[in-house]
Amino acid sequence: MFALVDCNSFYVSCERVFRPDLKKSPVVVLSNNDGCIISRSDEAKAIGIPMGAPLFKIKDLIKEHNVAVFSSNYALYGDLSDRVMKTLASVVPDIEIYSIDEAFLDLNDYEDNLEELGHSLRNKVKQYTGIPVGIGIAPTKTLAKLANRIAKKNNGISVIYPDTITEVLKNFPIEDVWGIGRRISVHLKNRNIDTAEEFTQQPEEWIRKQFGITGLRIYRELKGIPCIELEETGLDKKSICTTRSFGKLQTDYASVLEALSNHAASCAEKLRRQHCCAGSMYVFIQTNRFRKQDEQYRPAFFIKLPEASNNTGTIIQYAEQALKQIFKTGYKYNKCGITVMDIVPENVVQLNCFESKPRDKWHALEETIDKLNLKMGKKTLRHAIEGFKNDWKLRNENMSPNYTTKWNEILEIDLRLNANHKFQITKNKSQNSKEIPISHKFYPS
DNA sequence: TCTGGGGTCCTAGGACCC
DNA sequence: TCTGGGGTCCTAGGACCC
Repeated sequence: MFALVDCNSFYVSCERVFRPDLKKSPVVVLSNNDGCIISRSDEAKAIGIPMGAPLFKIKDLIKEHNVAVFSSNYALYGDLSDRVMKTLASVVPDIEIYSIDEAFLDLNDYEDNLEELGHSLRNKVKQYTGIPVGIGIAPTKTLAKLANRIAKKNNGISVIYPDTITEVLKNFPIEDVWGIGRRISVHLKNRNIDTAEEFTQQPEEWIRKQFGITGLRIYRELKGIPCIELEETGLDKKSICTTRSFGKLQTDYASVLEALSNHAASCAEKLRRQHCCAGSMYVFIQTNRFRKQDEQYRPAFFIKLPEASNNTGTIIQYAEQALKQIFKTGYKYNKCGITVMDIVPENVVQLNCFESKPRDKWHALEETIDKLNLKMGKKTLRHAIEGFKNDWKLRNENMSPNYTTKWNEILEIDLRLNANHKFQITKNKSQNSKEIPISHKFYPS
């Protein structure tokens, strides 16, 4: 049996851990650049804020219902995610971290009392991290995902046993099945296949022919035959990309180059973190497709490096070459990005006979820079080309403090009860949260 | 005025090999 | 007029996921 653990409204829940005053009010978290809604509390869903809605289109709704709005704080979410995963792994060591807020667990050693196991996992995560989770348990990963959906409507736990599969599939919409996306569900609905149960009633050959091996796997998994294994986590990435919208539209080469250099440096850093080098890269710039009044231009350029590298200077240098090929003045750019590909472990890089750089020297330099930046803060030491203009930087006007990752942003609380019989927050208090009710418990992990 | 960012896997078809 | 059989590797694009 597999379990799928999924954090409820994860980003919102992270913000609420340190803002207990927002426990019952509508809360949303925005995408980068304060663009779209990417996480909503139940209260926010109830007043009709749609997922993915651009903030400016629902400003009135936000104001009317006094919705708390946060810019995304990935340092905070990443850290809390880590704690959730570690808590889960402390109970069930066979874990696949599937995304920032989801994990599969292999429960084959826990055949009895799966409901009970689910509840104890759920309570433990809540107690140790403050994050509420839902848990679905079933014979295959696809069914565990499905059970997880159902769990959200129950009390957070749902178990599917081999003999209850058919019953569960009957009421389950086909478009909500893991792996069935927009295109395929349209295709299926045209043939009057609306539920997961109807899908599993089709002949196997037809599924294989229409949807290939991927569709066949979903089909069998829904019938309770495991086809998707628990995957090892922490494997090296096969491609790495860094892309950001600009805080405001950019027209000149220097600003775009500055932004792109920062993204390139970030890719190089990510490569070094997984001890890998990239053999090629893909650079793009683009105008804002929503601005119909502007002329559109969205070019990209691919470069094969003479020798795979994770050196910041080298990656920046080739990114600049690519940019030179595609940049044209006269357009208003809103985004640029770089993807590095053909990733290989750094100790098996095929050297180039003609253009090899003295690797060891470079390596020592970069290692030192990484160490310094880890200790002193990001970008303390950086390449000059990464610049000082910062004209392109993201908007994030409602960012919460880095409560768990920066010493000077840690929450401080006076543990003597004040006159209102509440704890007083003495540092990092915000307008609405100067006090914490005595019933709210913090459980540092 | 303002619309995110980061990934994986599969398939068909071309180019090549013996 | 007639032109085999079996295979691998690479790539672009599609579809999906969070």
